Amino acid sequence: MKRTHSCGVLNLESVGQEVTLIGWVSKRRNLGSLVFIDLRDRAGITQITFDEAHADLVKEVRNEYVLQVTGKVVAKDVPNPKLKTGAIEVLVSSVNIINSAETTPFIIAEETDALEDTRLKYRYLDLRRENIKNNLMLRHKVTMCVRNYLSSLDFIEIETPILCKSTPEGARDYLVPSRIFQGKFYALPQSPQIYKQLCMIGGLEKYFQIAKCFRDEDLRADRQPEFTQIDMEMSFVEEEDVWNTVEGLMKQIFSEIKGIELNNFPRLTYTECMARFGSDKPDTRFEMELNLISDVFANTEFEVFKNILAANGEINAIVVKGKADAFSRKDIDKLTDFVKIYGAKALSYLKYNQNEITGSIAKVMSDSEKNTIINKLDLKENDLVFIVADKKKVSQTSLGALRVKLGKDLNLIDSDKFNFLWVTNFPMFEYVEEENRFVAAHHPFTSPNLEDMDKLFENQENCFSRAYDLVLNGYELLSGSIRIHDQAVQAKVFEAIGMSLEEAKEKFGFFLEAFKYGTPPHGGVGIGLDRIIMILTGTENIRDVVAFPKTASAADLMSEAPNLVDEKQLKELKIKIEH
RNA sequence: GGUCCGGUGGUGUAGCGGUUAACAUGCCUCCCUGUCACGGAGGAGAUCGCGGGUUCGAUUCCCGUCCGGACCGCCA
Repeated sequence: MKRTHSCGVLNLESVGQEVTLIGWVSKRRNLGSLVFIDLRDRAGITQITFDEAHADLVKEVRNEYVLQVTGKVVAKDVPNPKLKTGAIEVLVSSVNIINSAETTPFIIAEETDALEDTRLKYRYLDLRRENIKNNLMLRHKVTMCVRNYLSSLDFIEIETPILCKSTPEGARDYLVPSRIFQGKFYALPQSPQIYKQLCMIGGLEKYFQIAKCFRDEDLRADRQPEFTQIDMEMSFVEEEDVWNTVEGLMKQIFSEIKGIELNNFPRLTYTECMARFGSDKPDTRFEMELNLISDVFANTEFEVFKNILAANGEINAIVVKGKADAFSRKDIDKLTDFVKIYGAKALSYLKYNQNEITGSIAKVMSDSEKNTIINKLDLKENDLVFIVADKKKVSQTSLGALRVKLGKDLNLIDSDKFNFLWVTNFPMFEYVEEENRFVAAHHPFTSPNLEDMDKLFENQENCFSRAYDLVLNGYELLSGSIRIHDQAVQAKVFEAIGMSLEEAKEKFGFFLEAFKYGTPPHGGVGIGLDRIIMILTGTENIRDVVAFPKTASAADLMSEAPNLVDEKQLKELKIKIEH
């Protein structure tokens, strides 16, 4: 179809040209014998004008009709500064009404008032809106940037299977029944982990993939059941090589997309990260770090704290500077409810005013304890201290969550900042209370720290791994590790995580077999593409950066997936549904 | 699996034990030659998510259920 320009490009330089535009009617302003239409396509909006001689041509035209118009570009007497093309308009001489449209369920505008479920039901209309469309266009730019950058470093993009073998560890699999092997199932990949390692064994050296991944777990604002990873794996590398490659990629993305030149990324061990921020994905755009103050209460008479310390618990504190008078008893009660979500039994607080400590636990503290805490936390006039005494993990994570909440509530976060942080040395195991034992914290191919090999069995609590995360503004952007490439180490790790060799063979036999034939040392990462786009576009909702997202219950409101299937389909698969 | 919030014309909200169910916007008709959130006049449009209960009477209160959202658990 004839189309000389998009609706986003015309300006004063185009004045006098005859142009043909195609687009949707975004807004119609009918002044009787003079009609203005905002014509919209992917690139933007141009005002097209119908004078007395042509107004009748569009008498029937309504919003979202598809028009092809030809006319002359003229300068406007009064430009519209809100439009990129606001200096000009197109004086239409002929119009072709390509298609009509029914009244849409919601108004297609940047600031729509429709709620998200309505928008999701008519997602194809939602995609016409500026912000969703722009998010997807930015997403495209990022993936192109990734492909170009990694290609330039000799990575090759390789597609790995979507129909895989189910491995029940880790996230719940989405299962696909096999018709040919009745009663058997494929699983959709939670990540291409095993395949990319096999690519390394296959001698491909540097692999990447923009990979769809699937996890049948409950959703969150930043979690979809199917999502996209920039998946990478490299041979003959150590941590530094992987980190440098990823940093280079991130710097390239931010330079190209945002025009921001990033500094080198700081690093923190997991243990230090938890102690300082109460989180393994801290938002480092503001301070208010945790302080371990167990020793202040080493000789406390306060039974609650005494018992917690006796049971190997911890007492941590955060200081809200100069805000003691801003928090009423009622406010603090609300924050107490908040930390309880994370398992904390209570939230203690202290206020420092005119050299005096008051607050919930002031009366159970001795003068010397009060003085110690003033010095240790460097308290100044009107400071507010929040304290959680509990099991170490609860004390840290509940205060960590409170820290983030206060950071947001008190507006301490500079939204123009992009704070990357490598978190390294993740624990090899984590303690599961219900089972009263340590279990693998990562997939079983993660290499333990070399100096911790002797702790695999004896001292699991202090056995750390070569796993790392990259954190950006409080989001976990990626996880990765240096993998095990040595069969003997692999056997030890299986044993350590309580997986018998038979079990390991049953689950990963083909993989272990491959390890026999000259496995190169290798490592890599899986980068959450959706989350990068979220941060780059400034949204906190992952659905805003996915073309056709699922709801919190993993349903598609538009197509109504998942749905019932024909009895015939089930019969072929020999599947019976219990009612 | 759990906690919390929400569901009222097409859309977004207000409301309340008895209302003519309100407002904005959209839609329809008419008027209008410089609008750009056009303006003006008029009009249509809602069994208040669904089921049950309490009550003389329920959109309103209670229980259940479905749907949407946030969070905890979960996400090796």
